[in-house]
Amino acid sequence: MTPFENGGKVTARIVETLGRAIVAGEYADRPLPIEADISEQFKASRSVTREAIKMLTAKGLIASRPRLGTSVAPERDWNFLDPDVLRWLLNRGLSLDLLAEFTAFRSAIEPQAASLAIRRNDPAAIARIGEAAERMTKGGMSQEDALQADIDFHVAILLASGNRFMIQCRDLVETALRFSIRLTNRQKGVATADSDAHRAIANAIAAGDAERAVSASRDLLNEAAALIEQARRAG
Amino acid sequence: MTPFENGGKVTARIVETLGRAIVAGEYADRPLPIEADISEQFKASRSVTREAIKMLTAKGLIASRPRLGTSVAPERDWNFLDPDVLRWLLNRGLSLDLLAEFTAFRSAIEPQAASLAIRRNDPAAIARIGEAAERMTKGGMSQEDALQADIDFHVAILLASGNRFMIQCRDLVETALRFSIRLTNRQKGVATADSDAHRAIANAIAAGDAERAVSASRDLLNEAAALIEQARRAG
DNA sequence: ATCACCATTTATCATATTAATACAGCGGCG
DNA sequence: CGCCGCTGTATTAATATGATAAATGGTGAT
Repeated sequence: MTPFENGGKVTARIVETLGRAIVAGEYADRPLPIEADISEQFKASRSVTREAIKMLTAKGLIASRPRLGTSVAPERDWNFLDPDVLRWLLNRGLSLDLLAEFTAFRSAIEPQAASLAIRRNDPAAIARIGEAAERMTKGGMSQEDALQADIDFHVAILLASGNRFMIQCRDLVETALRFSIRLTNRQKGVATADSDAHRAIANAIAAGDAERAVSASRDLLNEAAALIEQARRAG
Repeated sequence: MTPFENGGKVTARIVETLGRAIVAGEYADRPLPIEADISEQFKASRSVTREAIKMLTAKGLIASRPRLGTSVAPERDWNFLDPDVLRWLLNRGLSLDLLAEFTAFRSAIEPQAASLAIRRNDPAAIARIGEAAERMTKGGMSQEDALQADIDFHVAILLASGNRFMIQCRDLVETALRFSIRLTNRQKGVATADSDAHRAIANAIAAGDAERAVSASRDLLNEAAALIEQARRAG
């Protein structure tokens, strides 16, 4: 697959399982089992257990102290923008609250990224934005392909910004969008209006019109926020 | 100190040293030493070495494969927003480029956070913004205290937003600002104009005037960006 | 060119020792 | 009696050590 994978198979499994459980709040009010018990539970040696624990520590999820055992860190210490943590957060059952916060965050990032992309003016990167928008409108696409094109579009904007911190939000956007779009698409009927909005953003960026790009981007996100709010009220 | 600390002393030291070296590009074109050599270098057992390596792996900095050794991951996989990675990035000698990117990122986040803070309207949180602004103007402050008040001000805005992703950027802002403010303060003479700008933001938020808060916040950041750009041109 | 084997390095396991520290128990003292 | 400080002990993570397994690039035989 990717040229760079994670740690070993066993370690990865422990990290994944414990990470999900921690984020799900399973150990919110009590310490994790002691290393020996975790090792037994996963039929692994204490070494791998400890290595897994260290990985979770590095993600800010837990902290260990002799005699006290290992317990979950306060939520403000969690590395929310770590791709793994993010995925676990979403897999614990996506709350509309969290999705709303995602969208508010994107509302901050994306228009600014579009603006930066114009200032940076990397033709190849800007072209990729247009291509993705193109792909969204093209007929004969599966639901899945359309979703991917939509994601690619938003990621392309971040990449074109050339700002490393925005680019870092790529995983956030990718993961969150996959959920978000499914929700919003379920509400709105056809997505033609949506793809028009995307194209408007792409055009504004290509034309170098920062003001128009920002406002078009903002419109799109406001609509998404409104749909989420609507779903929230509907319960 | 803090109720939750990091891993053990030895492990932490290895993580710190290797992390800095990796971020500094020391292993950009060759693999890291093999586990045995790292262990020897740090006079530690292979266990702790491996645990340290796993922590760095969790931060996206490196990847290990049997027979190939351990090498630095492509930069786009690094968890830029991880507090440790961030600190290492800054400690490798602050480049103005990076600082400019920081500021552009903050330009996206902060005005939106201010806007969200108004919508959320948490009186206690908003009061803390005002207090920090107050502290900035009060006379008889050491340089260091004033800097801390400045940082507290910006962090308070993020906290007041109630958005967990913005709050997550707290470490980013805190770390980056500490560098950024030192630079900008060195350029401008006295900071009275600056503290007025801060107070304007606090007042707008307290008054619930989102539009004014956003534009005031934007003004402040634009000024910071201009100063950085100026420093950049000066070489 | 293909395939079996080898060497290297991480991955895992197993066990022992050390260090940190919460907690209980003891003794002193008001 | 009740409170305070000391001390010992048990618990648990931290570190050390050394061995075996698995993965895989390279090498040489066919």
